[in-house]
Amino acid sequence: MQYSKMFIPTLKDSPADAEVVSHKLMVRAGMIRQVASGIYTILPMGLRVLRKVEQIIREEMDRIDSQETFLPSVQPAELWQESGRWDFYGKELLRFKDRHGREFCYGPTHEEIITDIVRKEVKSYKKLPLILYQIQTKFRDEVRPRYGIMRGREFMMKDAYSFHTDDASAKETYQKMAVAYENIFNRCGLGFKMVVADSGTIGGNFSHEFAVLADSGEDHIGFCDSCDYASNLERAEARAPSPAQDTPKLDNLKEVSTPGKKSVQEVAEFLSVLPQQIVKTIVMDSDQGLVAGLVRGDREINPIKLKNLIGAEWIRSADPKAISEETGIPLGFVGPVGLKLKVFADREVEASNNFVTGANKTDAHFTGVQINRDFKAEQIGDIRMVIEGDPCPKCASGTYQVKRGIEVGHIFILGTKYSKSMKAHFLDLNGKENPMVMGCYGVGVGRTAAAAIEQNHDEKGIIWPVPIAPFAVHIIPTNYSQDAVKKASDSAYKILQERNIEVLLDDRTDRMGVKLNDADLLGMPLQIIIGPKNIESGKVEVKVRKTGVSELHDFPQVLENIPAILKDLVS
RNA sequence: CGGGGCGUAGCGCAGCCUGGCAGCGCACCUGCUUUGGGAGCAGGGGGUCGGAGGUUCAAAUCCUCUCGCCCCGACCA
Repeated sequence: MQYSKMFIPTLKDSPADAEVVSHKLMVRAGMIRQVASGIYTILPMGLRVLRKVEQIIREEMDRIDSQETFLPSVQPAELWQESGRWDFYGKELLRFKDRHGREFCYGPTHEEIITDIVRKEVKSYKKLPLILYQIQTKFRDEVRPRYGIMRGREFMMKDAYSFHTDDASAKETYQKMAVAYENIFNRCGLGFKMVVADSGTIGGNFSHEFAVLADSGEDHIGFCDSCDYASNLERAEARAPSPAQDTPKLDNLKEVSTPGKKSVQEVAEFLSVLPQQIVKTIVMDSDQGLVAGLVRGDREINPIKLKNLIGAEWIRSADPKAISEETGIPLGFVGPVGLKLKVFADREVEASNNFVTGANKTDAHFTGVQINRDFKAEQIGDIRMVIEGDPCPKCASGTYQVKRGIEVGHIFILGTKYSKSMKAHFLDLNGKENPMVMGCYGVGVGRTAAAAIEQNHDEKGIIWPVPIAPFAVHIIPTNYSQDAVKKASDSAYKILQERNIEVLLDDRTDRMGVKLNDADLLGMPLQIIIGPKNIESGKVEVKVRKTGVSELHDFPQVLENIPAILKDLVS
């Protein structure tokens, strides 16, 4: 492609509203423009990258017999009512009516649609397993879109769905899919981790995320520095506390006055105890009503782990007013002793003795509290947040590291959640009807491209990994109005094209500085710089964008080596 | 949804407090010169100052309402 013919509106200044580097660079490099909050136009340079990512995805999907389909983005409400998600999904689901007043939504995901087609067309175990995927625009009316296309409301996603006769088959496909995903992100040149994850609103009971480690990531990833355990922090397990060596002397329960002391910090100072001798009582709201979670004073509660422990559909922080109204207890003095709510305790609380809790009345706490003696917990489990430095739950010697990650892919085993509610049944060997076991698997296409920039850039601009670069080679004539330079540049352009190498020729008559700066911004892996003096002696400069290293080579012989140079850059 | 900030030319901003010609840099157009790291000179085009209402002789500026966008917390590819 000739630069002068391509629509590449580059900018010198970053737009003021761009916060993260990938957003800034994508706008500056003329890849995207914002239309509304979380909604973007993808310009030619941006689309070339997305298409590259898509192509890699297609190849890896095909390899595991996942077949491409194309599902409608506009979906009838009935299907969502059938699955139960019309009411459950909330405001994130963009809903509207057609001219007849029939309700529709713009698909945020496609379980309903795919389950509908499969239940109609597949009746026999002989047709299973079946894996279908599509690459399509999704819309999720997120509360807070941000960071350009990294978290837009409208976004391109590859979503695959699998249907099985049983759990074992689903698991097998899940493993294949995990390998395919590793291939995809490896091929895109990304450093990532496959981590244990929560399944959120998609549902199901088993899932992993693919997280690209980057400071701008919105997820927190906990991983062991010694073994291969890695998990989203919202799911990361804590190592079980070791049981006490000797039986401590148990104090009696005693009420003490703590006027105005609400926070752990305040109470600890006031009573001269360590924060870990306090047990905090966090009241959460869920589909099961208000529940209380107990964690040590020096810990944070992990709502997701609590949700999973109690088997709730959803959980969130309770409104302080609701707490006071339902329990009659002022915030800051809630404790498990005599509390009317169901109480769930972290294992560390069970392992603690003589601790301090709120006394369920204003300006008072209990000391010498003992679980099982002074109160009973509904259930005891792992409900605290792990932090960096905590011991690994899986191996003896490791400790947790915590880093930020961008979730570029997510795979789930859904079980029979959708097949049961939507009656996607098949007949087995014995002619007996069973619900299909399902899995679903997503890759954020735009997010993957953005993550690639987060990991591959410098102060001058983008440094594309070869496999997803918009062009492999960028030819830069330093002065395109000079005959010798123009002639050499045109011929290099032609020869590389004949070799099926994607090449961008900067045929603009601008000064060299302008062109070199744009080239560094746009970030093609290889630059061929052709100037009058060098070309006179039969040389051109070949510069590797990533290293900045530039070498003189014989021209045109060097063109034969370009494929090899590019190949070297991939590994 | 709660808290904070910002809307002035394509991009980045000043002007607003203290009302009085709508400005600057970059980008864009024309001409000449220039061409190895974002050129110089000369000339030029481009604005409902987010929108509506109000106060005033006079509003980008003050007041009210409204819309949009961004940032910080609960959700997600």
